Amino acid sequence: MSINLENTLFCGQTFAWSKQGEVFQAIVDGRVIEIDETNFPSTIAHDSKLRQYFDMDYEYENAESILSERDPYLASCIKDYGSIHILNQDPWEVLMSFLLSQNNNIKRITSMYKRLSETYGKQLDANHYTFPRPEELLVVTEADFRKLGMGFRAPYLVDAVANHQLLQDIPSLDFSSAMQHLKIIKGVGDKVASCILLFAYHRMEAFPLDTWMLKVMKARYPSKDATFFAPYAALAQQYLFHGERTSKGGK
DNA sequence: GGCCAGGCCCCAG
DNA sequence: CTGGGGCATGGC
Repeated sequence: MSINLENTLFCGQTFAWSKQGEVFQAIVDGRVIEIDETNFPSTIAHDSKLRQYFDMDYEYENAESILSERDPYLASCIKDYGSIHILNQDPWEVLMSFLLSQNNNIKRITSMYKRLSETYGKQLDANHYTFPRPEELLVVTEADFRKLGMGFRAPYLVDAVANHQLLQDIPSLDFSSAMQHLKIIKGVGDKVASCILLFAYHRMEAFPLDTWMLKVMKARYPSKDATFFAPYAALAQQYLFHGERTSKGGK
């Protein structure tokens, strides 16, 4: 099964994409990327960076079939949503995005992400801005972030800028050490840390539990945890999360 | 107009 | 170690 772009890009793992008509667009690796279902294969064909970003070489076929065998509800999600890929995103952007995410909703996270880009990022053309690198945020204060509507997350963003270099240590750490290391940053708890490990470092044992996931776990898997979905817990989580948000969960 | 959103910090027990 | 209040803001 080939990647489902709509569900992959709008399942809450990234806040960088927008859609106009049939065209998805975002800034990836400093470039304006515009794709649709038709030109996607040719766009990524000779672009190893994008192939990696879209995680085209992972064993999704096997993972989906194993998860489908393990649980009928999951099977129906996979059938309905198609192949959702876990993107390989830039760690810094994921850290900042999920600091914004706490006690927040996807629509507003997206607009806050955009506001940071338009205020502190580099302008590429008329209406495209890169997400600001930590170096571009060194002089930004908590008050500045609050003025931009970042609310109580403002001090967390400042702390993330100051500590951004610890992201470099993550690849060499085992899962629980990496979790602990990320949690040095203020505003990073279990949930945000596991999102970073999943969406930037592709750690498939991650199992982010937000309000939606807690709801579906309680309703459908009361005596189970991430181990039930191993070794593809993260992928299962993404389908279950999407199912709740699109209110398939009630059915 | 309350309620809630991909939570976490901080402080009481 | 666990539980609960508080936190900014906007969409619904």
